[in-house]
Amino acid sequence: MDLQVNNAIKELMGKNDVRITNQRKRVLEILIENKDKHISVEEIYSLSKKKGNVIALPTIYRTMDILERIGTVIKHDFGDGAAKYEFFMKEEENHHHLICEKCGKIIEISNALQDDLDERILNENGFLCEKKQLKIYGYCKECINVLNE
Amino acid sequence: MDLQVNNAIKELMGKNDVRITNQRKRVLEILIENKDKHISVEEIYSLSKKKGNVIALPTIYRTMDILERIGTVIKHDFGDGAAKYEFFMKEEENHHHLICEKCGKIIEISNALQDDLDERILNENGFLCEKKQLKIYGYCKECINVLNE
DNA sequence: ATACCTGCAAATGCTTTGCGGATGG
DNA sequence: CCATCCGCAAAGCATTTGCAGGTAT
Repeated sequence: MDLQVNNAIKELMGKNDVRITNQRKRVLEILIENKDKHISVEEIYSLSKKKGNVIALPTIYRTMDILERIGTVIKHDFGDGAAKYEFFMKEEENHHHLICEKCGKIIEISNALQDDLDERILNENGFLCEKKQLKIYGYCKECINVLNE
Repeated sequence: MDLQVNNAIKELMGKNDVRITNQRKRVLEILIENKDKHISVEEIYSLSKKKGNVIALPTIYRTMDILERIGTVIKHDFGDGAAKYEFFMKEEENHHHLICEKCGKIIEISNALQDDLDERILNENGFLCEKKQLKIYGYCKECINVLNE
């Protein structure tokens, strides 16, 4: 656990004029403890409070911006008001999300896109792909059943 | 032009308790006049003003909700603050967007997803796909050239 | 006639900013 | 020591809501 924090911290250190502070370490810890979840700024705030050491909301927002910029975190907008963040792990590159329009559940999937998509787009449009976000809205297994009742 | 407005109007009419009003017709007209663009509520507001008959912002928001609900319009969030709307045409189903992170340009593409994706997801996840949004962030042709200078 | 709609003003909710004091390197 | 950071309070901005009067059917 602490290893991951330290790795991310080192990434942070690499950048100019970005300091390692207690607040930033604590945000990272919370993100790693919730690496399987999509977590909002508000939730990070509550968790920091629960741990006995509140981090101010503006500080969390500023930290998330940095973490997103250096690629430690992915920012998602699932259309429910607040942005959601996800700790980024290389193995999970190119995973995408199914969003249930009834219950709000989010399901992760992988291999939804063709492997040569980047290449094709570069050839056909001269566009260099950096980041791909596929969101599929619909109904999950449980909600389909409820709808059919 | 008016034909399309009338068609969409008829769709509106089909739904219970949804009335056809001047404001809603005018919003639809503006959308159709800009059917090749991604347009914000603020822009619809300005255009209505320019045409000499302002529509109040809350009315536009409420109208967009209805149009989105009945599928006349697609709502996009390109991450620049305000939602963007696009008049929906069936032939354009399953088109997606390349977003240049430098200049903000939006390029439309099609055939980016496999045809059997919905089916595969239904089989593998029991999830019923309704709407798919693929957004690809990166750099357009022009901005790649600028970066290389 | 009545249910729905509009526009205004005000509220909401997420996010950002300015600034004085605190802190990391 | 000095640039950067934190937390507070306040501002910003897109969007939503309550309500009184207006309109479609």
